[in-house]
Amino acid sequence: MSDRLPPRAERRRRTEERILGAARALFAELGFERTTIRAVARAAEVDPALVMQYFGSKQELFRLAARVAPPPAAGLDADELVGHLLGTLDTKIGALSQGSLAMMRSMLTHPEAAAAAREVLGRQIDSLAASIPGDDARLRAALMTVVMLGVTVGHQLLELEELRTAPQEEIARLLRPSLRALTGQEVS
Amino acid sequence: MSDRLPPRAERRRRTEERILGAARALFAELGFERTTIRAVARAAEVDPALVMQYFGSKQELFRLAARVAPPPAAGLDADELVGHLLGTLDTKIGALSQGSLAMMRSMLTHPEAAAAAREVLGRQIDSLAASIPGDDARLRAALMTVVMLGVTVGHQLLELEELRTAPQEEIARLLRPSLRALTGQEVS
DNA sequence: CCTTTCGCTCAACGTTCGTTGACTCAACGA
DNA sequence: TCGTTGAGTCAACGAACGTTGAGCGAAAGG
Repeated sequence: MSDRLPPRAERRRRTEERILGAARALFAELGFERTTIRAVARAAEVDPALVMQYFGSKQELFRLAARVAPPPAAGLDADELVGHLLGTLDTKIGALSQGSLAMMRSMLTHPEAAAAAREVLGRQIDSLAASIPGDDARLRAALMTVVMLGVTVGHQLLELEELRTAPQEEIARLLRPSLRALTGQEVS
Repeated sequence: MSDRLPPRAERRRRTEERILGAARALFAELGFERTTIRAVARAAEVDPALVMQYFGSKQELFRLAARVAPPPAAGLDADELVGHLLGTLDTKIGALSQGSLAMMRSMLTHPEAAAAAREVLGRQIDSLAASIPGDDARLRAALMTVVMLGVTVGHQLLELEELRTAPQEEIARLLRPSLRALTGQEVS
C-alpha cells in the first residue's frame, strides 16, 4: 500500500502484470474471440496500443494468459491416482487456474487453444496410463481424463446448478467409484 | 437427379435447405464467432444478402442450425438408463447430430448456445434423476450427464487420439461400470 | 543541466463483418 | 398478354476490430 513511486522497471512490471491479469480474467470469462484488446486495455486502465507494444499481438497475449499448470509427475497407485484427480476439482481461483479456465473456455473454438488442450490432456493421459495395468491402459486413462474434463466443464464453465450447489466433497465422493472402476481395479 | 426445373416454392425450399446445411456444417466445425454469413453463403453458392433475407440475422440462422434432438422420455431402470446413455455415443452424423455439434461447439463462448446447452443438459438430468433412487438423485444424474458430455467433447470436438482410434463398443464397455456406479446400484 | 531513454498515449489505417436497400429477371396469375 | 410477385444479386454502409507510427512527458544518466 505504499504510495511512493516505484522505479521505472518496477512500474513497467506492475503495468504488465495488470494487463496480464485483465487478459486472464476476460479470456476466461469470454473466450478468445469475444475478448478484445480494447476491453483488456480498458480493464487494465491503459491504452490499447500499450497492450500491443508489450505483448506483440492478441495471439501472443492469449498464449501467455492461458498458460496452464503442468501435471505433477506419475508413479501412483490406483487410490492415489483417483485422489489426485479429485483433488484437482477444488483448485482455488488463482492466476494459474484462471489461465486454465482461459484455455478451456476457448478450446472448442480457437485452434491454438484446442492444440494446447490436446497437449495438456495428452500429458495427463500419459501420466495416468503409467499407473494403470493392461493393454487398454491408455484408453482407460483417456476416459478418466475426459470424465474429469466433463465435470470441470459442467461445473466451472457451464455452471450447471446441480454441480454449483453441491459441495466439492460430495461430488468427489460420488465420483470416486466411477473413476476407480476406470482404473480396472475391483471394488475393495 | 431429374433436371427439370422445380416450381418456385420447391426451388426456394431447396435453396433454404442448402443454406441451412452449410450453416450447420460451418457452425459445427468453427463455432458461432468464426463462422461468417459470407462463408455460409459461399458454401451454399448464394449471395450473402440472401442468407439475411431468408433467416433475418446470423443469430436466427444459428438458432435454427443448432436445433438439437429432444431426449426420449424417462421411466427406465438403471440398466436401460446406462444402455441408452451409451447408445447416444454412436449417433450417426445426420442433420440432427450436426445441429447438436453446432450447439456444443459454441456452448463455452456463445451466451445463447450456453443457455441452450444448459437447458438440454438440464432436461437430461431431469430425465435421468427420475430413474434414480435417493435424495442425491439429481446430483448423480448431473454427474452422469457431464461424464457423457466429457466423453463427447473429447471424442467429437477435441478429437483426442485415444478416443478416435478406439471402437465405440470398447468405450461403452469401459464406461458402463462407471455410469452404473453413479446410479447408486451395486455391481451385479 | 542537458541529452537520452522509455513508459505511455493519440490518432489513424486497413480489413472484415453483419446488415440493408435498390435492382434484375424469370415465373406466375388473371 | 401484361402486370405482379418473388427469388436472387449487387454495391454499399457503418461499426468494430487488430494493429501501427508518430509523438509527449517524465525519469535516468552523465
